[in-house]
Amino acid sequence: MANGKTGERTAAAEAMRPHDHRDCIRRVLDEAERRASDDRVNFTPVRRHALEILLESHAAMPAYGLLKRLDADGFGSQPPVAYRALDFLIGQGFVHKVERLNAYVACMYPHEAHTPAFLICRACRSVAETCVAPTPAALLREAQATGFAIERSVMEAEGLCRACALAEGAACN
Amino acid sequence: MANGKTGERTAAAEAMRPHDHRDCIRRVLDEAERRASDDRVNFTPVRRHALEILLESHAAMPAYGLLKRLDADGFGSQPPVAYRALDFLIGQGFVHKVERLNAYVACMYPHEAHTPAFLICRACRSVAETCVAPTPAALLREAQATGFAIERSVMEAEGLCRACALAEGAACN
DNA sequence: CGCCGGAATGTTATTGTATAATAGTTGCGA
DNA sequence: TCGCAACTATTATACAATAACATTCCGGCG
Repeated sequence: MANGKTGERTAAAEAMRPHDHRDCIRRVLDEAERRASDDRVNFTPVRRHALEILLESHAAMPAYGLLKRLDADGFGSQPPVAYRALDFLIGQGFVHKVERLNAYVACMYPHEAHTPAFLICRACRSVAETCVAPTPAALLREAQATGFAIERSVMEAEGLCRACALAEGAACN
Repeated sequence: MANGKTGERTAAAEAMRPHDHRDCIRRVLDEAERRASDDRVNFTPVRRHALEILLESHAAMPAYGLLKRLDADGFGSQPPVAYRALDFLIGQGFVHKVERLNAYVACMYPHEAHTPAFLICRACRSVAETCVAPTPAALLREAQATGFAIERSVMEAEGLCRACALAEGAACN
């Protein structure tokens, strides 16, 4: 792209603006492939294809959308097909669920353990993922005070990405 | 402790351990009542009763559970009854949705604007809410870098509350 | 009084999300 | 060849959420 290469461009910025998305796909897919063989888990055709589909864009895809695609591409047509693939991919950390949308996105940082945080555009449903420190301090403090053992955490922020904010502003004028 | 009265007891601790829950109910309900009349919004019977039901415990209640209760207590029996009440209560900030569970909890801090954060016990489904700074710094930085306008955010941590951790440990021995 | 408009409810129907339960398939080592 | 394990297929169902429309209640106003 574009890009600019300043060195301090953030990940969210990457996701939200034009970039060579084939790089994203290749990079993540390679990583997944490698990790899967390392961990001796089966990266089967359905699972792989599900990940490919999710990688096609940074927008979040609902389960039944994924299912429709899998069906069209010759895999099963019943819900469990999609959900099993998703379970696997989530378990491996290749995919996150965006709770707010009941939808799924490919993880852009499959290599590092992290607490995913999302910037969710309510207009175009694009989702920018950003890595966040294992667990935010405030939360950790509360948890420790109660003896609550955090196993997994997420952050989700909803709003308007820049493109949509501009578009909306235009529409309202 | 129990308790210990150190003065630094946190809110999450409050929710996760025994306490006089009638105080919670009264306190929140009073606040809601007052705020509603201040803001000149209609705190109608269904809405009020829905809040009362949610206040009965710190556990998260699914929409259809609430609906069943409303029905049993003589209000409507169709989904929109529950969802309308929830929309109102959420809009007023009296209730939060716990995305992870597709369930709803009464807000324990109806007086202050805040980003809710939840400690969700996967065993007993109890939910401890803790107030968190408007928006966590890391996220805010990302957002600003992209021109993303955050309108609303949540944090959810899943794990085991102390009681359930003990119980589970016991069961496994 | 009688009409109007808005807010809140009631009702029916539909779509989307997710899982339970069960059975069939494939590959592989003993 | 048997049996195990992992994966896949299918049916059915429960739960979550919203669309669309009818109805009621109430306050303001000519």
